[in-house]
This record gives sequence, structure tokens and C-alpha cells, in this order.
Amino acid sequence: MATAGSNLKLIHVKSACEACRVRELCLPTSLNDQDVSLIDDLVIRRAPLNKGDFLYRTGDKFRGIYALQYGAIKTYGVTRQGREQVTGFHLAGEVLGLDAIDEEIHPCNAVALEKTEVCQIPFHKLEQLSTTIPGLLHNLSKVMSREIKHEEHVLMMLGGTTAEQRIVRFILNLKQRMSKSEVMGYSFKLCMSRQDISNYLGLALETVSRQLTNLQDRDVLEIHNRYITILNPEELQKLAD
Amino acid sequence: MATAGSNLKLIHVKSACEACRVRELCLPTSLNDQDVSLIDDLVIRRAPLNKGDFLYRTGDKFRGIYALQYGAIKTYGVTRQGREQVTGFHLAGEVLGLDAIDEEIHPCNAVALEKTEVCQIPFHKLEQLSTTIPGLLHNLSKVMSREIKHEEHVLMMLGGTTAEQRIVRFILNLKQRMSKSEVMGYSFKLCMSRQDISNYLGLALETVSRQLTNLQDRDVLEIHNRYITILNPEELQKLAD
DNA sequence: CGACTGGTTGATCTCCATCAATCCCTGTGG
DNA sequence: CCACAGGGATTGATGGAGATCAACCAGTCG
Repeated sequence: MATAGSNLKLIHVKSACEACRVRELCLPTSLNDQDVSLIDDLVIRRAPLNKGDFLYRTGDKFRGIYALQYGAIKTYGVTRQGREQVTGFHLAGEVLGLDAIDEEIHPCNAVALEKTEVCQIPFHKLEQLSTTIPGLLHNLSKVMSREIKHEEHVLMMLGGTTAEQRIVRFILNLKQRMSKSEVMGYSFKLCMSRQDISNYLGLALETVSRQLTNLQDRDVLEIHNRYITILNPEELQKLAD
Repeated sequence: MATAGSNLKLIHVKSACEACRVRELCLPTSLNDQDVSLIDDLVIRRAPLNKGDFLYRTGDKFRGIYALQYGAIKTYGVTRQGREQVTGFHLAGEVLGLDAIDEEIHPCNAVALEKTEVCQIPFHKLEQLSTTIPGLLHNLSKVMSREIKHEEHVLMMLGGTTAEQRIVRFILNLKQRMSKSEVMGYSFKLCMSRQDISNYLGLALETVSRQLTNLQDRDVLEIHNRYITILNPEELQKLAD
């Protein structure tokens, strides 16, 4: 907070990636200045997305993976009968688009849930670069591995049988992920609608609402609109299992 | 079919990988003989696992990724209260262990559901090799991408609200994956118990059983113990959504 | 041949999906 | 600035789906 100021924008940073708040996602931990600038040249800063804007759609040609600077993105598929199914929420500091590497086609839709900024990293160029920069390949593997691990974590979340379990696990999951990118206590914003949550968790919209108010009544959570505060973390943790 | 015979086993194959039925998983499509033998030297054929044997356990040091030759493996996590939560089933022709690359520690347990044989591919050696063999890196990325895409597919499966939907989607998912590795019609074996299925799908064991018999009564499926036959694929597909 | 694991079936009660009404934020235009 | 509209969220009432408890059955293995 000490150095923040509106004129900060005017300062020329020699490398955008170097100053990036999610750089550990893209870059190996120890990298010399020259290598950083090589990667920096690679990255395309996309114009900010507004709420409802698509980052990509099902069937779009794969142009690269995306690192979320800030904001939130929802990914979803559509069943052959036309029903939407939310497959994930992606928060600041996370990557998405990794599922498109295999077939070079995006298998799902990605839409911004709020004002969002992303970096596009052309994948084939990244691969080329990895032959010259040692450690970059390993870093990429780690990023993808983390994503696979995360998905497993999600499966444990959805594996619960009761609605309460799922909601609680979902909130704990969000909390954990928000903590990574933000210095934060026990309050945060739900960037997605109840509708999206219910769809994601396989519950009815009303059930989500009811469970949340119920948790509020029991002084485990406090909820104002989309802002949520965890009042009793221990209890919440207990309810998760 | 023409060349198959029991004495085939006696013939010396110059490369085990070359003859491997899941080779497209490990190896880039076009690779010269020399490169294949390099990779072949890398791969460790593990002794066959019997039902109930662990391939690895939560917390085990990561030694490499595994390619399933034949058999089936269940992965699961344990909640802090000690409840098991199944996170996936891995069939012949699939890889597992990718979730451990990031932290070099296996985040879940992997146990054989039946007699199973795997190839272990030491990951750091694979990375080393990828600097000399072009295309190997890209192939690795594709394998991981496919895994991420698959997990999303699973989320769409679990996102359904009704028990029938989940069961049906689960069966269709299995069918599709079995088809890849086996020339097969509409019959296959469920390698996992009802218990495992119910845990995975977030349903009660009895519900799984009931749903299956119900589908049988409606002549959509036929079930004998763990053997299942899809009698009416169109109807099954309809029920999935 | 029992003991045992895994699977099915039945009865009951709870939880959750569904339908419906109301409320509350957000933004928009007079 | 207020009124109004419209989407998002809450709350209520109700029926049905599915969890739970319990008994029973069928392979499997020592």
C-alpha cells in the first residue's frame, strides 16, 4: 500500500511478466533476465473481458493457454439436448485452456463472470522456447500436473452425498484458492451466481440458497449478497466430511 | 487376426515399447527405431499387481508415471475424518500418476481392482530425453491435456442431478473408454464393485443396485454379476441428459 | 461345508427437486 | 431523483427421489 499511486501506470516496467502476479505459474523459479524477456515477448496481453464476454467457445481453434491476471471465468459444456453443464470456475492466478492442447480445439466454452484480464501464451511458441530454456518444460509439466491434481480435489468435493457437504466443500475450496492470490482473511466474494453453483454441484438452485442461509443461521457463515464471511472455520471443516 | 498364434510369445521382439498396445500414449506417432529403443530402455516393467495391491499410496515419493497395460486401477483419497472418496478408475491403455509431478508426492492412493500390469516411466528421465527427441515433449503435453479434458468430461457426468443420469453417464463413459483399448461390442465387465461406483458417483450403494436393475427391467441393459450388456444404446443415450 | 464378501430387495423416513410467490439488488430511463 | 423493470436470490409448500436400516441371497474361498 505504501508505494501504490495512480502515476504508477506511467512507470515503464522492463518486463510485464517479471512484474506479473501469477508469474510462478508461467515461469520457472530461477530464470535470468534475458530468458524472462524472451518469454515476455511471447505473451499476448488480451483486452480486458467484460462480464459475459467469451474467452473462447467450444470448437474454437486452440491458440494458446491463458493465465488469469484478475477476474473469474466459468467453463461449461453443452449436452446434446442443449443443457448447460458448468465444469469449472477459474480464478485469478490460475490457468485455463490446457484441455485444448491435445486436439487443438477447445472442448468447452469459457465466459467471464466479471471484468477479467488474461494473458494468452501461444503454446507452440512456448514449446519451441522450452528447447532452449531448461526448466521451462518441467515448469509446464508442473502446471499441468497441478491442474490434474486440482480436478481430483474437485471430484472429492462432488463425491459427497448430501447437499450440505457439497456446499461446504465448495466454499472451502474457493476459500483456499482465493487465499493463494489474495492476502485475505475469511471474507471473499462469490464471483458466480447461485444458478452456476447449483449447476456445478448437481443441486437445485433453491437448495444452494437454503443451505447457505441455513449455515448463516447456525453462525458458521455470514452472507451479504455475493459476499461471504467464514465465521467458524473449524465447524465448517467438520461439516465437510 | 491373420498372424496371431500362441507361439508368438516365443518370438523375440527387439523393443517392448514398439509392440506395446498403449504405445501411442507414450510415444510420438513417428519415431525412428533408435529413438524407440532409447525410450524402451527407460521404461520399467513392474511385476503384475494382484487385486488389492497398491501401485502407490498417498504421500509416496513420485518415481514416475504409469501406463496401464491391462487391468484396472482405482484411485482414492481419504478425508481427514477417515472416509474414503474414490476419485477415479483407470483402465487399460490409460496413464496415471500425472497428479504427482507437481509436488513429487502422490496425492492419492492407487489400488488394483484386478490383476493388473503397468509400465513405470521415470519422469525425470523422460524429461531429459525430451530435450534430444523432438516431439516427445509435445506428446507428453498431449497426454496430460487429454487427462485434463477427461476430468472435465467426468465433471459433466457427475453434474447430473438424478441418480439415473449419473449411472447412465457413468456406463456410457466406461463403454467409450473400453472401446478404445478393446475391439468390443456392447458387452463389458464392470471391474469395480457397486460400493466403489456409489462412492464415486455420490450415491448410496443400494441406489446404484436399484438403478441398474431398473434399467435391466426396462430392457436397456442386461446385467449378470459384473458383466453388463447394453441392449438399447439409443435409449441409454437419451437417458443421459 | 460354513463363513464371508458382495449384491439384491424391501420398508420407511428424510432430504431435496420442483413449482410458485415474493423480495431485493442493479441498472435504466423518464 | 424516483419509478420501473428485470434478473438474481430467498422463502414457502408439496411430492417424490433417494438415503438409511435391515433382511436375504449368491458366489467364493479356506
